[in-house]
Amino acid sequence: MDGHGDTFARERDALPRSFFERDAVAVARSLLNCLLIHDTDAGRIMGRISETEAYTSDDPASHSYRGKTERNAAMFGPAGHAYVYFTYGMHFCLNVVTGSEASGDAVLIRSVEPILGRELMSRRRGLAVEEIDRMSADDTAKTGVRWGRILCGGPGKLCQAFGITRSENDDDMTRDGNGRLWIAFPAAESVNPQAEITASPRVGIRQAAEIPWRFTIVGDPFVSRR
DNA sequence: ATCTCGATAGTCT
DNA sequence: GACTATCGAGATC
Repeated sequence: MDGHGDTFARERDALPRSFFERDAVAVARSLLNCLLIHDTDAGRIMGRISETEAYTSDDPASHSYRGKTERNAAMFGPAGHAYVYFTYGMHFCLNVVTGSEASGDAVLIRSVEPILGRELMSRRRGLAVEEIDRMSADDTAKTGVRWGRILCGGPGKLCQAFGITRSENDDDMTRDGNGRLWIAFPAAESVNPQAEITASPRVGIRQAAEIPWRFTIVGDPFVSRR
């Protein structure tokens, strides 16, 4: 799809730590269209980041608001590390730590557009591969979007599709790390430089519900909700 | 399209 | 003991 291949190499293409050593809102905005990649034993899984949210330690909605605990320790570590948490008794959610060390800031990755590894994703999501094949054979754009959202349209769904669990918590996702979970800049030709970014209230929170720190690209259908 | 609700377990008061 | 940065099913309009 649109100019992406599977030729990205972590040692060459992973985002440098400096990308994440900025304020959470700036990182949340610039992560849009970047590629989230998980190199698993079964193969590469890749998606285009389409929805993010910023959380900071002076923000009542943030896990880091009340200081460092065992659960949120990764948020107070180096930028570019993963903060994976478990919630509602069944879902994992992936954040990338941002800002200076110990700032307690991070960006939640809420949705991606599936780019590579759709079969792996569907298997992990417990969906029938034949169903995927049937739907993609009948290739209306709508169908692709619908399936994309079923696979990866939400923070819990994308972690399940990507096989991200507690074991990825605190992994270094930057070029300096050697883990299998990382983020790359998109191929230039696959990005519309004119595209506008929308800020809206974050999903599923009660504290600070009015702060517009959820970011999406105008017209991008691969979001968890409208 | 929009809603309400139940599942399910870790985290913090 | 209450709450949760969610999801999917089922009801209702």
